[in-house]
Amino acid sequence: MIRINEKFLDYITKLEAMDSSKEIIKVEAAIGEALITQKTNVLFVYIIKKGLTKCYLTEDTGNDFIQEFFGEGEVFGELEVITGEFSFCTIETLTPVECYRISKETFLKLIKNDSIFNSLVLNLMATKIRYTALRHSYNQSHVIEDRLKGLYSSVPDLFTRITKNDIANYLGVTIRSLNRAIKTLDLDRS
Amino acid sequence: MIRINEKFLDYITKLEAMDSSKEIIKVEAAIGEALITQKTNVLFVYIIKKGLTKCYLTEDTGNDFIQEFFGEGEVFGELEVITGEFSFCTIETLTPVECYRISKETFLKLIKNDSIFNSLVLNLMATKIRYTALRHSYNQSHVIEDRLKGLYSSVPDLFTRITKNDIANYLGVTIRSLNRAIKTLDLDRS
DNA sequence: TGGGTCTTGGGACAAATGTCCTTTTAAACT
DNA sequence: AGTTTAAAAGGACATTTGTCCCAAGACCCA
Repeated sequence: MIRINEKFLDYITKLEAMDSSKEIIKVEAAIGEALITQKTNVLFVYIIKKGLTKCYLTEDTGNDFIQEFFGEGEVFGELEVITGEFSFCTIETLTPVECYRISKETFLKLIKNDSIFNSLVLNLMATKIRYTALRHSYNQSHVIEDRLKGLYSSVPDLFTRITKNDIANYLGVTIRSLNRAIKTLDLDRS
Repeated sequence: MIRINEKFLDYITKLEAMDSSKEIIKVEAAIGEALITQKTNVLFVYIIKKGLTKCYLTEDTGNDFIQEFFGEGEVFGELEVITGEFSFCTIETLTPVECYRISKETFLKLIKNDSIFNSLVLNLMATKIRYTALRHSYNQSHVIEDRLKGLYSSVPDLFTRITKNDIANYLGVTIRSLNRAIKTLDLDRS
């Protein structure tokens, strides 16, 4: 699924408009750029204003597993900034992306001093845990075909927006298996 | 793995000791009791003082998938209290359990007014996202045998603490497959 | 004591998924 | 226009995992 977070985007947009000291700035990224890299220190929190990214982990086996696709309003980097640990995933753009960027220090300051901001962060983290858990459970107890069906029904323009490779990595399967499922479900005909 | 959270337990213990208005109370639960039930409203946040619980989802297929085992200091109910949504999992005791219980209102008040508490909650949620994501990715890209090996090495007394059925549900496999993996790894001999 | 029933372990087979490889198509570059 | 590279589709076979079923032991209890 493609995660979005309208509320957060609205709030950040408002903050940015009032921010005279340029603590929240707009940045752009071209296709294929990594905004955060696995196993590195994270200095900024990002909020997507426009565009699509993938959030993925590279396993010791060399396989990439896509955690989620992030769309408008989605936030990343916040986990690492909060815990101070290295990033466990890479965030890479799939389209040209515009986003807001906040430094670690500013983010932590906002959490501390802006109770609305704090509440939004708590909510987005709670939401992340929920959907991650649900998806994990779903993946473990359903076959590829069912997983693809679910994904397709929530993102009807799936195949035009995301490459086969990325879809396969999101479902945690090989392209070969994905192709089989597409065939069985007749999704290639539509 | 069995999750624990020493820091949080310490802080709650301190809070409870100073709490004259009994907003944080100690409760006990017998084996097999459900402290939180999937798809129901959540009125309390719990912190485990002593004992072991499983956190699991029941799928539409009837399969249970165990998200995590929670040990001392681990917190649950906080997600639902923060977002106001129904619980997406069930928390059930595997041993007799003692825990601290905080009402939704008190929990939200603490988050708002106690910045140390707030920070601990942010951290524990960030940690939950991290390990959930890592485990999901690991499960998708490794075979049962590897997953069991990893689990076993992090919980050597696995088989005495947790039933076969629960281990299988944690790994997201059938008991038959678990038995095969145990055999192959020679874990039944030790 | 002799059934019930529950747990455990595993055989035999079926279904799901992965691996390897080839062909085709499409896009990109010079 | 021709060459190169990447993406897509799928055949053939191997491996992994699940399903179904049966047998052995443990425990209860009327």
